[in-house]
Amino acid sequence: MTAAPRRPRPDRRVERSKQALRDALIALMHEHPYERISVADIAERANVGRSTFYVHFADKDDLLVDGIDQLKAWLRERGDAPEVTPAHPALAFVRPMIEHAEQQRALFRALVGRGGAVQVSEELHRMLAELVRVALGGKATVAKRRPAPEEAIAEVVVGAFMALLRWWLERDSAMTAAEVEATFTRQLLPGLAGWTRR
Amino acid sequence: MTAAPRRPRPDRRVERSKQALRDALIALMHEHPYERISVADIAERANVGRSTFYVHFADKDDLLVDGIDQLKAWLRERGDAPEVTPAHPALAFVRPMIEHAEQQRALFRALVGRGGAVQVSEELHRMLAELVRVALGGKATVAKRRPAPEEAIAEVVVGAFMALLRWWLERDSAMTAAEVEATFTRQLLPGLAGWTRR
DNA sequence: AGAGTTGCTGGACATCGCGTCCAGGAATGG
DNA sequence: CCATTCCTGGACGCGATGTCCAGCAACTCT
Repeated sequence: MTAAPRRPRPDRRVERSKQALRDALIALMHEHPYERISVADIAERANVGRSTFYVHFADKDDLLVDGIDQLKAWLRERGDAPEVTPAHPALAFVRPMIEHAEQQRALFRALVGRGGAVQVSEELHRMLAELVRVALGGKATVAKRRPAPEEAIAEVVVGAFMALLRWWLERDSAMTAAEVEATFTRQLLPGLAGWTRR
Repeated sequence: MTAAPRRPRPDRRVERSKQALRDALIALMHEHPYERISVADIAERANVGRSTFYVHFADKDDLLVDGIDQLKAWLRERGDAPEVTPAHPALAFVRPMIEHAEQQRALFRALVGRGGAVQVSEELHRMLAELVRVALGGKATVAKRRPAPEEAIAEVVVGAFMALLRWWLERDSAMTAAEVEATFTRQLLPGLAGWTRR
């Protein structure tokens, strides 16, 4: 009953192939570093002709970007449940991200760890930095210049977080998610003290 | 008069070729991302036959590692002059690194920025983390487990630093080196408060 | 259910970068 | 000045990329 313009109803075959390719890439990234995975590998794992790959994606990186979009969607969907009030609005992302990472540990390690594609880490960094920046400074990006602009602070916070996250994911450290969060908060909250929004 | 074992006196041709290749890689990294630079490009820029490249280096990454070693040597050589007493021993590296980065801005941007080789950033990260870890915990790595091991703190500190450094290098921000340092210290020093060595 | 559209296939092809090898010529060190 | 070592450029095989096509299969829509 939607009044939306007619949608041609996507062809099942297309969806199946694309999804198979997405899944194949992720599966392979659990086994080999992104760099070493070839289009042929992906197609084979997906049970799809190599030609078919190029029907749907321009190249390996294109598929990756597509995958990143799915990850972003997934992260947004499990909207950052504000169950527990964060110690500081700029750190609201910490708890949910750590929880997601723990739930999908293997996936996150493959994506954001050593063998992962740099672009994934960069995009995640960008997303989080955006969140922090907004939490710190409000909407007006063009606000007055200060010695320490929100952007710089956001970089510090997110850089620290990503490094700690990677460290935690890559070693089989005995640290629990809660301990990781506590460590991070203990190290960064004090420095954010003066930044009670404005 | 050194009692060192006899050195076969290196052939000039070898040194010239190797150095030309090293320089060529660096020069090219100012223009293109590392990924897109081919061995042929490097050899051509160095005015050297492509075969010659493989006489001296196993592949592109091998040359890169060689370059990293030079960078490390350079950094050590300009020993971190302890002119100014750092706010905290674990932050002793901050001032010198920022100064080096400012002096060799273009180089650092090429090495550690977006188009740079991941390995360079990783190695730098490793080096700095090692410094911080030592400054925090002393020699005994095997010491008693604590909820927040030195390693984790070091990751936080260095991750934050690298992110801020990259951010600073990549935009032509009007921030001065001193301001960058101040921002970083202001954000991280408080969190290190309880960590007065032990 | 049938017609028409669309996607899948696998194989061929050209291109590129890699890493190896060699034999003749050039530079170097003793 | 001679023996050694390096440089060279070219050829080779390999693997990956991205394009193209023609026949077959699957799907959508009516």
